[in-house]
Amino acid sequence: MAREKSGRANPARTLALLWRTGEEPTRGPKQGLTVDRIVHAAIEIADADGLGALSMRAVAERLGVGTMSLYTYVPGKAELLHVMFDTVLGENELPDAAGLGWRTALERHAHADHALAQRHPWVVQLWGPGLLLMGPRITARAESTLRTVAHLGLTETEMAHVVGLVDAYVRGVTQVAVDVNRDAVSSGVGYEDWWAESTPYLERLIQPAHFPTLTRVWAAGTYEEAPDAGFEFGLRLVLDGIEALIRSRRPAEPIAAAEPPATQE
Amino acid sequence: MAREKSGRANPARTLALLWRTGEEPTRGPKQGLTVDRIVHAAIEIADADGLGALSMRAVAERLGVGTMSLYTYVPGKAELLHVMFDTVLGENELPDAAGLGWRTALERHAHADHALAQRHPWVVQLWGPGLLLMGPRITARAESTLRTVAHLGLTETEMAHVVGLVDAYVRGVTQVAVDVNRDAVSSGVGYEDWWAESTPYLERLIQPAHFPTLTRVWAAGTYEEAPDAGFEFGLRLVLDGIEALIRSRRPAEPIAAAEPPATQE
DNA sequence: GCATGTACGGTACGCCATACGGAGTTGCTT
DNA sequence: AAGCAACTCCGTATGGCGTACCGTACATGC
Repeated sequence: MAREKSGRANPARTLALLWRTGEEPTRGPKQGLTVDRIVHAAIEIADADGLGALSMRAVAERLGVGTMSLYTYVPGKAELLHVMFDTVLGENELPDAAGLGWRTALERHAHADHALAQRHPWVVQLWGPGLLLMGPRITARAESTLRTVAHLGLTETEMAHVVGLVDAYVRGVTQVAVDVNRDAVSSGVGYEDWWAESTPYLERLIQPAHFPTLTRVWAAGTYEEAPDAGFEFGLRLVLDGIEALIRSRRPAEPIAAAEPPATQE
Repeated sequence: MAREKSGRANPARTLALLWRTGEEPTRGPKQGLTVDRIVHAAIEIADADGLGALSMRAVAERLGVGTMSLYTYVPGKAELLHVMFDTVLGENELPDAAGLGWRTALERHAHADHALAQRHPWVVQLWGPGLLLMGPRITARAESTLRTVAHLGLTETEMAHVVGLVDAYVRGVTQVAVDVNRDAVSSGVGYEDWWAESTPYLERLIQPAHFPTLTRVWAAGTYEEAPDAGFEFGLRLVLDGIEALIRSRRPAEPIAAAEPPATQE
């Protein structure tokens, strides 16, 4: 647990932190903290006030220790963020692909990720940058998602891309949805207020003559919905696209359709 | 152009900045700078060294002015980022849906966005947070994307969701692709180095027995591809899903095809 | 019992965005 | 022509941040 110089971005150290390998020292004073306590304090802060409010000082204060004491347990803030991410990912339960069928299993993953982002809005700011850190939960999730599309006649590359497609979609939608109500309008003014206040200006700037389609859609009230109102809609289409691929890879099936007694619905 | 107190997030001021409405003053000394020069300097810095290197000091230095002079033209850094975003979005040309057909037009949009993110990797960090600022280019793009799916028998809400689906997918994929080679591994160590250095540890941590599917896909070399290798693949599936929807919304077409003299296309 | 390696954390450095206010400049008003 | 209001430019200062450095206190192994 010794503080290492680390210069910049040390993979070994970061992985050891994520997987909690690395023996504790025998020599010095007893440790008053744990990585877990630090991570959970950090998560609480981020949940409550956003990533912007998450500072090493704030974490230390919440734990009643000096700021620099954190660095005994964690090499730096970047690594703390990685562990936070991997930790909350553990909240998602991993569906059993074999029992559910690929479509339902993928759907469950999508919903779980979406819901996770509601509970911890800051994850969307993290699963952009370098989440490929392969912590234990990330790894377990990768295994689970890939397993949903295994044994469907896809190549390994196609499997990875199909999973990547669903992930990309979910992240893309969730991002706007979450960022809008969060620190999007960085501080001050809520989403509603901001929108209400800018509408008169927008109505002057965005002339129906120049933007007919946009104003038509606008007039239909579409943009007054929650920003992720289309989540289910888009997910269905994505899965439809995947389904078409899978069918095309198993051309024999529809022909031999009469064989099993029940092809449910 | 007077500096306003602005407290926090002023919609009117921000919109005026984006649309360049707002008369210039008659009274004081001639202005030595323009919003455009500031924005372009900022874009150059972000292109070269990433958003992390973009500070008000850096912009001012590049322009050879004092830091605080920038605040005469721009209310703050957040607003500068908004204008930067809207500005680079103008690099994308907007395909003509009527001439190309919806699928090709949507494809062009997707490719344009993807390519934009290669040229300006920092945009992916911005099109999460509150880009709904409705600057001129953002608005023009919204009109263009919606127009691609107009007149296809979809409701307004469906139109918005279809566009949202493609956008979400493109952003999701592009994000990982870009963030990986960029400041993902925040500073120091390139992507290749980092991966090479962590592989031995990962091979010890990720046992094939526990993660059979992942290791199988891994062994197939899928993860050695560029992180957005699946871009075209996923896009095709997304468009397939949309195509199925559109077909289902025009059930009458094949049946009643003979009625009007020319149902174009 | 002493050396060693560790935990803790105060202080300090160099960044950052930006509030404030003064000095100099311009053009309108009288 | 004079005065003043509005404006630009920007030096200084404030309060934040991550974290390097290092002194002090402590627990163990020898």
